[in-house]
Amino acid sequence: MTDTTVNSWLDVQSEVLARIHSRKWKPGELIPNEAELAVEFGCARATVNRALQAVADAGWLDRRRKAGTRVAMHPQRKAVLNIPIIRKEIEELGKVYSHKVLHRALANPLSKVAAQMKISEDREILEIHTLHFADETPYAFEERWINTGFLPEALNTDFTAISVNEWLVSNAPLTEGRLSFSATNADDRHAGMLGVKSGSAILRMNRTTWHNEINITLVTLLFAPGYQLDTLI
Amino acid sequence: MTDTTVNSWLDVQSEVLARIHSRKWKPGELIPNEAELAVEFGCARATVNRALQAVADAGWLDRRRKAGTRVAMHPQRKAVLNIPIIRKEIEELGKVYSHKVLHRALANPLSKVAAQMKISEDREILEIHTLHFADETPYAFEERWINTGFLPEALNTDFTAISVNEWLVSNAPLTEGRLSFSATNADDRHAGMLGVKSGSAILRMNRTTWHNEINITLVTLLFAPGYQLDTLI
DNA sequence: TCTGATAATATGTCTATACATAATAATTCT
DNA sequence: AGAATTATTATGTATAGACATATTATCAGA
Repeated sequence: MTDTTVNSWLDVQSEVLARIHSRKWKPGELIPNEAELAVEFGCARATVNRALQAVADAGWLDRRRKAGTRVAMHPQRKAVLNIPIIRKEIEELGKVYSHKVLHRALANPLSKVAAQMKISEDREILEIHTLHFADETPYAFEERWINTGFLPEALNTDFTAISVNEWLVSNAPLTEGRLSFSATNADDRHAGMLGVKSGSAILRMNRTTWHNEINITLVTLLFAPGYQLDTLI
Repeated sequence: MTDTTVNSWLDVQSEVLARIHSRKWKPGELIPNEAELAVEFGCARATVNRALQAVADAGWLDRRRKAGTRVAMHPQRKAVLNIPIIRKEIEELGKVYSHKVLHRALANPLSKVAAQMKISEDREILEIHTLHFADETPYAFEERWINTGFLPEALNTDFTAISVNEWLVSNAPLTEGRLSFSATNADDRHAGMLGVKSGSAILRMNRTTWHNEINITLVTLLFAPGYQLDTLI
C-alpha cells in the first residue's frame, strides 16, 4: 500500500486526480512537494512535475514557487470549448452543408462596429452577410466585417465558392481573439432568414480576431433555435 | 539570421507560432522534425518537444509519431472557458451576492430528468430551486436535482446559508461532467422570477456532473437577459 | 520595531541520454 | 502479386543532475 510504484506521468496524474476527487486532499490543502511525491511514487521528480502541471492546467491545483502546490478552492473552473466551425458541425450531423452570400458591400462601419474593431468610422470596410444551411434548412446567419486595410485580397475574392471563414482560415494570419455568447430575441429580419417566428430566442456568438494590434475581422453568428453549444469538463 | 539561438521553450513556442501566423509554415505543411529544430534553435530536443506539445495542445499543430508534425488545416481553435461561478461573478462586478431557496422537495424526477440522470423514475431525488441575486436584482434562476442515493447528507443540509453549488463543491467528489449552452424564451414562470417580460431570450446553461458512472447532480441555470459568456482564444 | 540583506525552499526549466511506441517503408517469403 | 516480417523513423516519455526564479522565513543592523 505504502509503495505506490508507478512510472508514467499519466499514472501520477490519475493518482493525483483520484486523491483530489476522493477528498484525501481537500480544497485549499497543501499537498506534498514534488520531491516527496517522486519518492512515494518511485519515479523522477520531472515525472511528478509533468503530471502536476497538467492537473494544474486543468484547474484542479494552484501552484506557486516556494509556496507549494495546493488543491484549488473552486475546482473545475475551466472547460475546453471547441470553437464551432459551421461546415464541420453540419457535416458531422450527417447533413449537407451549403451557404449563400446575401449581401456584400464596402461601407463605412456602424459606429458600434467601428468601436469594437477600433477603427475610424470613415474608413471603408467589407461587410458580408452569409446564410449557412444544413440540408437546405437555415442553420446560422453570419454578419461579418473584414478590415480591408489589412486584408485587401478580400476585395477580389468570390465568397460564393469558399465561405468567408474558410477563406480567412487559409489567408489571414490569425493570432488572438475574443468570443462571447449571449441570447437574443430574433427580430423580423433575422427571423425571416432563419425561418422562425419573430421573437424566438436565438444563441448569438460574437467573435473578434486580432493580428498583433490590428483587428482583422468581426463576426456575429446567429444560430437557429435548438442550437446547443457543448463542452466536456 | 541562420542561427536563431534561443533557450527557453517559451522562446521556441513564440518562434513556432510566429512561423505559423506568418504562413512561413502553411496549413497542412510538414514542419522540420524535433531534432532538426533543436539544432536550428541551439537547444535540446526536449525543449523543442515541450514547445511543440504546447502549440499542439492549443490546436495549431497536428502531431503523429513517425508521420511528423504538420500545421493544422483547421486551426480548430480551442478556447478555455471559465465556468461561471455565480457568487464570484457577481462579486467581481462589485455587487452583493445573495440567494433564496424557492423550492425544496423530495420527488420522483420528471422522465426527462430521470433520463438525463440515468436513474429510474420511481427513485426519489432532491429537487431545489434557487434564485440568485446581484444587489437585489435577479441574476439567475437555478433548478437543481441531487442524487440523494449518492449524497444522503444533502437531505440534512440547510441551503439557505450556503448555496447548493458551494455545498457540493466542498462535499461531493466531483469528477467529470458536461456543459451545454443554449438560448430559450422565458416562460411566464421564469419571466416572473427574473423580472423580465415573458418570451425574453435567456441564456440557459445545463450541467451534469458524474462521479465514476454515477450522476451526482443536474443543474439548469437560466441567466437574466443581458448575460454574456466570455472567453479568450 | 522597522528595514534591508540573506538564507532557505518549492517550483520552473534545460540538458543529455536512453528507451518505448506508433506508423510507415522496405524486404522477404509464399 | 500479395501477405507477412523486419527495419526505420519521428514522436512520446523517463531519468538524473544542474541551475534559475519566485517567494517566504530569518536574522542583523539602524
